[in-house]
Amino acid sequence: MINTAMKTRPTPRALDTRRRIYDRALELFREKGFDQTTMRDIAAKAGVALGAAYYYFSSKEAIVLAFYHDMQEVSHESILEAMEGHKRLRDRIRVVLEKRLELLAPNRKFCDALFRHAPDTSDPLSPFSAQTRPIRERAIEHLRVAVEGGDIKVPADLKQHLPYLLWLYQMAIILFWLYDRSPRQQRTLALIEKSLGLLVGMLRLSALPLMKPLRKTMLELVDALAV
Amino acid sequence: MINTAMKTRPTPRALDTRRRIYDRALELFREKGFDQTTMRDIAAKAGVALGAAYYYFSSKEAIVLAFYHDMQEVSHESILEAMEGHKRLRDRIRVVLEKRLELLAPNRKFCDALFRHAPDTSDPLSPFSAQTRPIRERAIEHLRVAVEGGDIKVPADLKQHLPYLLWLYQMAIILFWLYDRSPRQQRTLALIEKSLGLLVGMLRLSALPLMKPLRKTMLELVDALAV
DNA sequence: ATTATATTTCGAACGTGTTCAACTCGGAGG
DNA sequence: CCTCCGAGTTGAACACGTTCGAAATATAAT
Repeated sequence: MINTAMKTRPTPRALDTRRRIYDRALELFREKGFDQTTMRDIAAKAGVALGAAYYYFSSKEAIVLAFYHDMQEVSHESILEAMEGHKRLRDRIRVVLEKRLELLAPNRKFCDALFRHAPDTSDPLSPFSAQTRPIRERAIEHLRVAVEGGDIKVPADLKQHLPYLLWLYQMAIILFWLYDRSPRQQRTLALIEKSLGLLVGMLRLSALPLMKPLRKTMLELVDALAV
Repeated sequence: MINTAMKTRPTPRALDTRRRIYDRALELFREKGFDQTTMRDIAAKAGVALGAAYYYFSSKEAIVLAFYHDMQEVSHESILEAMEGHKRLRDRIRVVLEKRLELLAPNRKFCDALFRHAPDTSDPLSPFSAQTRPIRERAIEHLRVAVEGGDIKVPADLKQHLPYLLWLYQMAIILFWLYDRSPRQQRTLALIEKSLGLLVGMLRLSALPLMKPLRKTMLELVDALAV
């Protein structure tokens, strides 16, 4: 159970109340978007007092974070599944991205709330924070699998960091997609195609002896960022 | 005059009021940060009613945007100046970045407000929006100058887009710097060194015939992003 | 069964960004 | 000097996220 003010083992009734709040909240977010939905709306539709919502979720954004968590939980299998049968790294990554977007699509209206405090890694609600680490690890794991089963030989030093880098790449794609106003988000699909081409091209090159020093600089850079 | 509700030519008294609100606001932002400063604080310290602040600035963030504008105005000369005497591209870019951070430093506490709505390019307050374009162009111009006067031969096709790409790079550095909690923001300085190494290394390689297809893919990618 | 404790629910109240209808007042036109 | 228009100014009011102490209800202890 993520993200509640509940300190002890909750009663079944409590779980039911929490669920009602959560479900109605997501419905409203989907309908009207995050900003246009008020906590009073949510409480009213769930048939509880305003305070009850805050008993289960420490903030409005915490509801979205709970969704982020559930989403990762639910999507795990289907993403691994979607990768099966694909041998080329390019296809494997594409499938992960497209599956993720497909799963996110019904909730596109409010997912932008997730990125609201993103740059502040000390904010518990940031997708980059220590608190969201378990959720993040799962997503990174998908990309690790994608790389492992792929057809491209990646130098060992780079391979270690590659899943994390690909996760960052995925986050960037999602961010672009969230604000992509083109019909059926075609621009995002185009972006994925182009960027995958670039990515795979660079990976191939990275194995060249000529690239050793650059690769070294880049990995140092990643270390400097991570700490 | 950016960002005011004033429709007609303002009177000197109005300009004075506006200036008072602006100056006191920045003082408070510097002291306490953006979030911790209320519009009521600002109005009180400026000796005006709450409504007056909104007569001159359409929102709290609009005050920060006005600062962003002024900053660009003021820094133009000193950044070009700082570049003089530097011949190596790496040094020229470093100087631009470091000068920008130096100028921003006193206001580090509240500049993060600028990035609040950044991903939404339709938001007038986003640094990527159409409304902030003139401000942006100035910053890009600095980087154009940096490239022009540099020692590295960049392929023509890439050269065209390079200033914009470097501006994106600069924005990323600033973002990192804003949230860098290391003493004296050493991590940012380290990041700049490493990333500049990578950047210049990649630029050198980009001239190789081998790189033609990758460069093409990348430029198509940039086009896809820019609409 | 009764009391005591813990969990859940409630809604008034607070702080804040923002809006707006009404008011003030300097100066242009008479 | 008076009148009047509109730029400039005012502060009450609104909406919303959030807090908190008290009330209600469930659970455990005696």
